[in-house]
Amino acid sequence: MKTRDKILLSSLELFNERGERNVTTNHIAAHLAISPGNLYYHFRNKSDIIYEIFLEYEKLVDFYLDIPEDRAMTLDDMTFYLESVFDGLWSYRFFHRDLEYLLDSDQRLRQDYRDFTNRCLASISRIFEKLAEAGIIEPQEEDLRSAMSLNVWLVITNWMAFLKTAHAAEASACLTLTELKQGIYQVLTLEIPYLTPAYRERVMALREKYRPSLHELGDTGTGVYK
Amino acid sequence: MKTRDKILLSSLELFNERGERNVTTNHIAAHLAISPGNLYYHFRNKSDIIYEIFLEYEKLVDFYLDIPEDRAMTLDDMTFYLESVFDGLWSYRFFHRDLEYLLDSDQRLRQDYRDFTNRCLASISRIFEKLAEAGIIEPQEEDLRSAMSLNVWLVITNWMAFLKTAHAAEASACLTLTELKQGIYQVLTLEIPYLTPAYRERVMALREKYRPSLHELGDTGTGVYK
DNA sequence: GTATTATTAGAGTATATACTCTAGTGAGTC
DNA sequence: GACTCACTAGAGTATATACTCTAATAATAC
Repeated sequence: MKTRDKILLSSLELFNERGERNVTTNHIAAHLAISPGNLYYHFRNKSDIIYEIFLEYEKLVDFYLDIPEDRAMTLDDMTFYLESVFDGLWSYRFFHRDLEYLLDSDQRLRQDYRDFTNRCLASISRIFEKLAEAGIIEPQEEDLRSAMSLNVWLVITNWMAFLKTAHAAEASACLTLTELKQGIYQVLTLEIPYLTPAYRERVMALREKYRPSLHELGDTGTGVYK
Repeated sequence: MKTRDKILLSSLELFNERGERNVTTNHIAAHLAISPGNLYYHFRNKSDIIYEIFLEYEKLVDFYLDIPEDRAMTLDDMTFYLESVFDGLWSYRFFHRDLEYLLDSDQRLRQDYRDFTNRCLASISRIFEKLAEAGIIEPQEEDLRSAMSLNVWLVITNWMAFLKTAHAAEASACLTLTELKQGIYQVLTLEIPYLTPAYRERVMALREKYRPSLHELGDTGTGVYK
């Protein structure tokens, strides 16, 4: 594997593990047992590394959220979208954590991320539209669909942060993909009122599969309050 | 005004303006035209300053979210809660921005914030309960109410971050309280399906008041996608 | 082989950051 | 007038951080 790719891989790994703020270029170089000079031969600066990682992330999500327009949408499709998006979120989880700072330090990234967000929102909205066409949810006005899509986006992109802050111990390490996917339970909660009678039970059963267990969330109190 | 209080005030101001990560203790001291030594006479370290600011924030929100149990809830109450919570969010907006890092660097804060979150979630859930008692929304099972409360929390606490990242320019400064309160539009979107026929129109009219105008959101594309 | 280019090591640098230390000052107390 | 004590200034420090520079080595092209 090329040094350049190794740098990207290690950076992502360290960023995810410790947070971008806590990982310096020297850490990355040390982790790979290469010199800082070597790292700076391949990348102009830390921002460049982050930007390239973002491009990978963007590509992955764009790939996942590609909506086939030649056929109707199924419940399996919806499950796939949800699972995939949370997979992506997990693989690049450092990104949303320090998002604001990252965008402030790189204008390219700011612009690209803005476009990325809008594409994602459009995809979510389109998914709702196709779910309605398939008779899974009731059709909605465009206004409402837009606002709902935005809420879905907010829940998805911030579920991870919620989990991290709700955990009592520092325990950043002990967060699992399984817990993350309980975010799907929250997303499906948003859909409940719009489900058609024909699909209601099936979707509710699907949702149940992602319900957070008290045991897993431990002493965070989630599900216990009032 | 006492130096100690001036430090807290200036810190909050600078943190909100530039982000905690970009504000050093030396900046704070310089901004107040006092010496770093003076600052460190009043606070053991930067974390201590942040912790005290959090305590203020906590107090404020707890005050806002105190639910009167001796009478029914009105639509005005709900409006007040929403307005107040977003006011609080605005005044201490630096906090949610760097939350994860802050919690990682201060165990006291982590524990307190966890409790704070659970209190807020309980309050939101209780508000839903009382809205149902007042005939404003349909009553819901506790499970659903909990999940909905969590979604409301996710939308509220992350609306600010969304706005900041959706804006094209760096423009961190040009974010306004008015824009922030468009988050209320998003929160009310969550309630729509549960509104009773008696209140539906009134709540929808209220929601309309917070609708983001295309002009204000400018070129973010929000509301335009698909 | 020789020339060129890509890659790497590793010491080094300018700056920043959180924080410390010493030496006070000024207002009140007895 | 001596003493205390809350408060303040300002120089200083240890460490970290992002990044640079020079020189050397490996790979490739001709």
